Amino acid sequence: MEKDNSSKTELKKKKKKHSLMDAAFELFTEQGFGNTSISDIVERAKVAKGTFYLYFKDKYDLRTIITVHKAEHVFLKAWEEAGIKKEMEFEDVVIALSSSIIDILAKDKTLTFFLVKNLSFGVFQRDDGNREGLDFHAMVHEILEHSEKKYRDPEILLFFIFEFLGSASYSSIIEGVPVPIAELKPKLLDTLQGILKMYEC
Amino acid sequence: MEKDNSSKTELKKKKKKHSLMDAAFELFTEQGFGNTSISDIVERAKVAKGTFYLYFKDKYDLRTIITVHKAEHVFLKAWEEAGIKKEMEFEDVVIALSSSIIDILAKDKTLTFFLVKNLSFGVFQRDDGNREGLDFHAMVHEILEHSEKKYRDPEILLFFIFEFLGSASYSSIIEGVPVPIAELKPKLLDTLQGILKMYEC
Amino acid sequence: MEKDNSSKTELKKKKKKHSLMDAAFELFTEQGFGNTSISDIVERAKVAKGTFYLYFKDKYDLRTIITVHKAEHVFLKAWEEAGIKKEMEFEDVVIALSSSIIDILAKDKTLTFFLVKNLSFGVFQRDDGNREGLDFHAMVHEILEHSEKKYRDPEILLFFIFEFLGSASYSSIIEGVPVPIAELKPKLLDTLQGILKMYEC
Amino acid sequence: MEKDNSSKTELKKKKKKHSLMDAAFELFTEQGFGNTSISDIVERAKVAKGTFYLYFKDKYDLRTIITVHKAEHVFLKAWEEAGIKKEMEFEDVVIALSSSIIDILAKDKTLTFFLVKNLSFGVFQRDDGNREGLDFHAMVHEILEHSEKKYRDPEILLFFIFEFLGSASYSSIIEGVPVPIAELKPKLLDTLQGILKMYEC
DNA sequence: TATGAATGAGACTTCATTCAT
DNA sequence: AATGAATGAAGTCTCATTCAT
Repeated sequence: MEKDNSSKTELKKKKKKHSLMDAAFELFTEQGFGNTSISDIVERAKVAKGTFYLYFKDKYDLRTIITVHKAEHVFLKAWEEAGIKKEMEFEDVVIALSSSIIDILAKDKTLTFFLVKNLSFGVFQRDDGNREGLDFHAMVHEILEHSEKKYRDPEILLFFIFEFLGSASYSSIIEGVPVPIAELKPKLLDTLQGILKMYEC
Repeated sequence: MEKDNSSKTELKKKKKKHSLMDAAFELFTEQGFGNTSISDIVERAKVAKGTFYLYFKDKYDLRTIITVHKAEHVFLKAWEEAGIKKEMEFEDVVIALSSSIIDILAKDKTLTFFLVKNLSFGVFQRDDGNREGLDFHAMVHEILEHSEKKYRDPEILLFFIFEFLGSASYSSIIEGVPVPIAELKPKLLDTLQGILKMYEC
Repeated sequence: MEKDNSSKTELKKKKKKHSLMDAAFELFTEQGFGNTSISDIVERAKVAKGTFYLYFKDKYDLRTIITVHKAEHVFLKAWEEAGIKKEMEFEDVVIALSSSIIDILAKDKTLTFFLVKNLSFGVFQRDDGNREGLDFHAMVHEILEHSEKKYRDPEILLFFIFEFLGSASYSSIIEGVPVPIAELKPKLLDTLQGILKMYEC
Repeated sequence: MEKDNSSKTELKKKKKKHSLMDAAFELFTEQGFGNTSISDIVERAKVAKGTFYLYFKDKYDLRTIITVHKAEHVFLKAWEEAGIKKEMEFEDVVIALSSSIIDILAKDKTLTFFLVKNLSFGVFQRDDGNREGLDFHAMVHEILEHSEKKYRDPEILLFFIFEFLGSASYSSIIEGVPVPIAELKPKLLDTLQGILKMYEC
């Protein structure tokens, strides 16, 4: 009857849930979401089939939970690695953050693939209301307000930047098209910077 | 006894095949590929189940065939509507073609959705070897060679342009994010032009 | 495309459907409806599991179809065996029909059990609108109109008679309570006759 | 250390058992026995799943216990409300008791439904050996012996009366067929009286 | 006594594919 | 070429029951 979030039982529950999430993440990226069955997932996670339904409503629910989890992780890590501070200029923040995101994704093809396939490109700039504790959009806007240089159509500018970043990074990281990411990265950041300049007031 | 590719029988065959393709396209866009069964398709196409296997290996085969078919149609129509000629400057070709593509897609949300979901963004610039009769890539390169102005990294430039075009158009047309396509289009073309200028030698 | 109700295929279909109905009837009476699974049914009918769904929506649908089928059979046989004719007096019809119904049910415990369990006592006098081709209620009323003797509250009289008949026969046939049906039958018919007399105008 | 059957612990135990019985009764009548799971029951009873097995063997055991409990309650209440005394005539007892039973059931459709569905009509006159503390049959026979008027086949007479009563009341109370119980009741009691008269020696 | 996480058998159902007609 | 009945593997999900706490 008592809720006891730090007991041994509670820890075991967390472990089971994470086993399932990890197994599912692997399988979704290995075989695709559509080709992965719940049987596959529980088998790899080494839990009983019924246990799945203790933690997730169905396969779709599990996917959403994994996706949000992974995406938040990328954002937070990139923000941190980029050493972003409130006082920085907007342009510098965008470039530094983009650079960090590229680095993080480049190191993890699997993650890149998973995020793009499951978030329909939009995760970087859209807020779906389901997220807790992380409002990337708000963070970026705050920087924008503190920035000395001002920009035309800041919403659209941000949209362009992150569509561009996401879509080009994906092709390069996953398929090496048109060139590998190491080679594309400087050009990509240059082009982003060029776009930013275009929108300066 | 004689092979007559235009006989009544041949026409009837084509009709069945097209019924299946049309029914599948509708269902894929209505319910998603994963939720559409072959039963659904043959039912809507008013054809027996066995007939499906006379024309397609499986659902995946059907999807590929439809996708290529639709994509070619968009390219050709855009090329034509843009009134592109070999003598034109590369920049003008890119802008005119982009504009036409946006117009065509904006008029057909369903088609936009289908193409982006099934081509993984890359259809505009990648050649998958399966296509017959249409080499978009070659056509663009020919223009580039005839152009007076020259460009750095033309492969990457083209890649950036079409990734940007595809990904931004999709969000705007389908989800109206960040603004509807009518409003986004001029800014998008301006930004493309800005990118082109950045890459001029 | 052509509907051909008498072909070999059509005959095979009827056979399959009846295999399923027969197997289900046996299992429902042997183990109860709730304890019989579709796997059990198809196994006994020696058809594939998927075949079940070609003919019935689910287990409940199958039960309804069997029940109606069996009930109609009992009515028609009783009517026939009782040698009922339009000119007969209502009282004689009721007694003769009741007698035949008791005989038919007494010979087939399994059927009696099935009908009572699945029709919630009411099948004999209620018309559920789903039946085709057999309107027992109308047939009885026609007799009533042709009869010389008239009765008070004929609806209620009929209701009492068939509730009484169904419920008492069931207990006696299935459980031998309070005495076996052979012994109960004359008393039951006498009592019915007494009730009829009570309602004569 | 001492066994104290009326201690606080004992009361708490009884409370849990009754919570389970009440929850189950509600659910069985709301959704049917077959569609009610043990999870449903313990959830509504606000008791842990394992606790169920402390008090009942399984769902079937629980049903039997509830049914007997409810049926006994109806008999005792009817007996009491009818103001039955040993010296009364059998006919008067039967009619008074029937009237009370109808009244009690008519006020509680849910209970009527539950009893009929779970006792297969026979509860009023049959002794299943599981019952403790209440021998309805014996009570009625005692009256019969003290009665001045004597009856042929008293077992069968009682059987007829209670089958008739149970089955007709059920239809009328639950389904309003052929007329609502308020309207049916006097005719039903009249008919019962007629049957009693038929069996007088 | 009481809990509720975990189990895994098994229920229901769908569906791609085959094949006799 | 066309049909559609039949198949049965495989999927999703439920649920009674157990057992460590």
